[in-house]
Amino acid sequence: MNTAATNDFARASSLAHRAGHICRWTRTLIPTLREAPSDATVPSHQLMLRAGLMRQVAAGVYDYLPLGWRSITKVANIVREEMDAAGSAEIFLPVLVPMELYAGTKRDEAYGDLLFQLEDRHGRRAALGPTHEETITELCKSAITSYKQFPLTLYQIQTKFRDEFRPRAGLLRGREFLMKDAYSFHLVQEGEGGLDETYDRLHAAYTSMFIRCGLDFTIVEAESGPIGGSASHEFMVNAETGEDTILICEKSGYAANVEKCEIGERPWKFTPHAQQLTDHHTPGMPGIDKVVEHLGIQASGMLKSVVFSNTEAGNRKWIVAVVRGDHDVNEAKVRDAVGFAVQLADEKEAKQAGFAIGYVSPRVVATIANTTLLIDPDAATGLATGVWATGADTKDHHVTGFDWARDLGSPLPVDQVATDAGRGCSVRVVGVRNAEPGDPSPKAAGSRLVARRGIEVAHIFKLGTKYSDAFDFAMMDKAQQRQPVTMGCYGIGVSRTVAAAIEQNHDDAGIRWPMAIAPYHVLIVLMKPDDADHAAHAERIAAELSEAGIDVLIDDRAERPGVKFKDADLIGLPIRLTLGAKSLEEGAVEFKLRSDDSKGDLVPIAEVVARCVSEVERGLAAKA
RNA sequence: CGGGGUGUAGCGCAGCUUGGUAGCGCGUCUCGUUCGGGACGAGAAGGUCGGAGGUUCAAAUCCUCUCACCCCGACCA
Repeated sequence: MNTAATNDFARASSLAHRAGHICRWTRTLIPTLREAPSDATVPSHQLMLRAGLMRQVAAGVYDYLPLGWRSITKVANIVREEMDAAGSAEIFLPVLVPMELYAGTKRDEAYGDLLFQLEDRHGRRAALGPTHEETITELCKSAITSYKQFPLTLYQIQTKFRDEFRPRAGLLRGREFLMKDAYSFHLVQEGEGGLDETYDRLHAAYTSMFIRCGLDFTIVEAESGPIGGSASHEFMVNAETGEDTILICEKSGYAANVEKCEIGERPWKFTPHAQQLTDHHTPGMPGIDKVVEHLGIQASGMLKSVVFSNTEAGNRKWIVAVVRGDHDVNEAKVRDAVGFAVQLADEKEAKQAGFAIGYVSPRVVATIANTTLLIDPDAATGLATGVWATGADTKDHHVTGFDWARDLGSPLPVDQVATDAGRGCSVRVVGVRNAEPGDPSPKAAGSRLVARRGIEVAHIFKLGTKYSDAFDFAMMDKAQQRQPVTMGCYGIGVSRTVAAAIEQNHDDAGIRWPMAIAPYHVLIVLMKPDDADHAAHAERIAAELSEAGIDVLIDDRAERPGVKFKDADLIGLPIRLTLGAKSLEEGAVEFKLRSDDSKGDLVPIAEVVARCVSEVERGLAAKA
């Protein structure tokens, strides 16, 4: 941890500068449910509904009720404090993004249906912002006039809209969600004031934020996706229910998401064999699964050939990536192997060029010009015998008994590359598949990758000049040379972070809030709210706690004890003070931590505030 | 969008096969008795059975269409 972050703990742990909020249960809205609505399947979703944090309005759209909103606000404030401390300034951009802004970046196409689009009364089209690279680049292009204003980092905390194909799991994937997005601007990538410096600072700030939120998380290397750019990290909250799989090397500490994860050295060789090449009629079986079943073989004994093409128009090039049938091709690795952008080939175009899509084999490299064949090492070696099944390059046919050296019809690389310059073809052995658990670690010899599940709560990117190029955003540098502006962007799913925190901190009875993002720190359970003396004690304790900066919820409902205790566990505030006749007669209240399963202990009234203060401070300072 | 599933009172569900008075538990309201881990008794309110059309003397139930929501797949904070 760097020193800046450490100082922030100290600042955050000091409660003296703010008065806590006091709220009475009967004066707010906490509609707890005894049973979870049947729509909810994951713990955080169920608990957020049961504990009265939110209600569903439509798929992926929620009302945030007082408790839920308070927690979201707490996360947002932690984010705000850390961003401010990292030298970033808060702004607020419009939700509405005119479609013209996308003209330069073509992201309306990249996002496709993910964009919520609308039309105003004059027929002008706009989108509800899914993020704001375009808006902010346009803003800064006009508002920043000199490189001397760099580096500059701006952020906002705002509702984002994404028309997800499939919203799910409550706040873990909504269509409308709260996000913090930040953008940094630089003239250079390296050195003082460069992108790298800001990226590292925000990387540290993010680490600090999630530690303060009390989360157990892993930082992984990531692909940058449609937002574009070079370096990229994701912050993953470790949770078995997470949607994302990450791979880690326990020995070196290397961690990456599946799309990005590198694989260590894999030795390979082509093994000749004597089995005959045999054609099989496999009608209507373009997929591996059905062929494997039909032929009675293992997926790992098949070669999967996926056709890509270059993205720029004209001068069409074909790339056929071959992986073992049980592996998945990784587009980014294909791109890196050939050195230019690629996309999955358009089916119609590919068929015109002669590819029997669904039944392609590596042999197309011998028949179709301008084809680069990329063979994954595991697709070269094979499991044991070197015998492969693959497509027959004819619709509805596959072959078995494929032998690389004998049947390819084109020279195979002995070392790495074999070229056939005359036809524009080449054959290379290069890693082009997704990493899997059990693969060798890229960072530590002998160590293997293991899989973990996680929830992506933040993602940071070095964008480079992608957006500044699109918007022609450039600056004169000191040498009076016009330079494109280099950018970074940094996102956090604020509402998702709350859901992830619950996913990670709950038990059968309910939520167990981390101190820093609990809606209230302390719940005072008033056993006899009608008793004026008891109520007065509660009010006095609450007032003192508030003075100490602690947020207090008083359960003043005329409910039976069982109901109150069940609800207390359900809403999961970290500290529970119970004021009942027995303890008060002894001049004490019952002090219990939500994280502690015992009955709690009696604390003299005079000492209870100090006990709470020390407990809250301990909770706020806790490391993940 | 492909596959699977569900829509009946605020929440959880039964009823549908075999058409005929819309039910149960929890919650809510009133009164009483209770009062340290989701009390008990008595009474009450609350439902266009997702919507539209059709079949029928009669539809929650059968048929057609439609909408919404959930789950599994591809993308993402």
